[in-house]
Amino acid sequence: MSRGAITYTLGMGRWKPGAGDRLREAALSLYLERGFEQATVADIAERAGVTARTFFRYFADKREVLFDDSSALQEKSLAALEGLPTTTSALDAVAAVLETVAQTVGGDRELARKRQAVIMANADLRERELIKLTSLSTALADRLRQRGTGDIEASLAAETSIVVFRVAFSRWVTATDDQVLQDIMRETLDRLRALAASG
Amino acid sequence: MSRGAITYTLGMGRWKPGAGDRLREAALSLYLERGFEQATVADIAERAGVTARTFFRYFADKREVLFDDSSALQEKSLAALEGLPTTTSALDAVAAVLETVAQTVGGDRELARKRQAVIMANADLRERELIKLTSLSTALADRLRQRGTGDIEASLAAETSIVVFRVAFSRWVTATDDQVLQDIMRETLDRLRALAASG
DNA sequence: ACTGTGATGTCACTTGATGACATCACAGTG
DNA sequence: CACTGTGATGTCATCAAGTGACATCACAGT
Repeated sequence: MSRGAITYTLGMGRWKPGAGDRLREAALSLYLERGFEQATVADIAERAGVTARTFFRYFADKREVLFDDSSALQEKSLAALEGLPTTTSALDAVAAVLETVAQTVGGDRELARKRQAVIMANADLRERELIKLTSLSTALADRLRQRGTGDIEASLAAETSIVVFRVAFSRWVTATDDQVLQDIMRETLDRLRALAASG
Repeated sequence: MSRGAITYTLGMGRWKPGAGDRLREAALSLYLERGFEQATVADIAERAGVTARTFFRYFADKREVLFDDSSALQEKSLAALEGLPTTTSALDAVAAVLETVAQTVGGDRELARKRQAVIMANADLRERELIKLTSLSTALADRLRQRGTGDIEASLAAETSIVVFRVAFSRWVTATDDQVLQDIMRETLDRLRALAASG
């Protein structure tokens, strides 16, 4: 919503519009250049042409600037469940969600690599990423329960989707060839199935 | 190591010994009474009879005071892999680890409930818990690879163990009857197997 | 008696984060 | 056209989390 095309066209407020986007870009570049801890919020704000106070009006904290698009991803993921027939198994539902997620996230691999490099280099950022995924998992499990999936199965299926996503995404970002995220997701899920079946 | 029996017996330093343990207790009780954010490090230190500076000599940050025993858990978990025959499948290895974890963590359910209540009430603490489990997962995956498990299978199996742990632990803490953690773990793992097989 | 050491205290400082209030270009409205 | 309300921003003050540097002092070993 707040992210899409700019709504006003000319003669906007006293300040340049798109402060949120400028802050996002400034933050990512500074985190890349100096590392997360070495970049102060004041630095980021300055590069974006605003005050530190304004930074905190857009983002709850210094980490969130890298993650605030996760709510959009969550919405898309949940929407992917809507169309499915009620007969779909929990794991197939998960597969459908992963398909959507891959489509959403799998576009710009270079950007993904930059983001991932920054996140992996800092423990606080890894923490934040994990809780975002867990939040997604919780929401997913809720929906699955609404669809009639058993309590525990819903939790397990949802958490499993996160596992597959994490492993597949890591493979995708690391990969040297140009394999597409979707395929890696599918293959990873298959491998998990095989693992559970054989064990 | 630093946690076991006190090594000195009488006439120890200028200050009362066991500052670390006192800080742990003070923190847990204060987090319970006021909530994590409302309890300052100065408060905790005061209750433990030391200075805030000393708190940070024992614990890297305000959250870590609830989690610094996780390294011991990790060691035990990895040790559980040592005895296993090389023919053991990745998932069976995971089962063995979960057995050990359940034994270690499943002792005092009242304490577990208190800890869990504090952690669940605060997002920062949930983050920290997640990264501790992920760290355990990473270490586990490494060991599995050393045992000859394939790269991806190792990651999947290790992450799966975390999933089972989380779901099972939550059930155990919530449960009204006195089911033992081990049994819940086993059952949860079985359900995950079934889920993957059927899907 | 002398000295080194480890655990702690004290102090100063940076940074993240938040509340309260001021400012001012712009949009409407009469 | 003047008047007013509003939203986004700036300014200022303040608190709490961490961290580095240095001081202190009971104890252990020599």
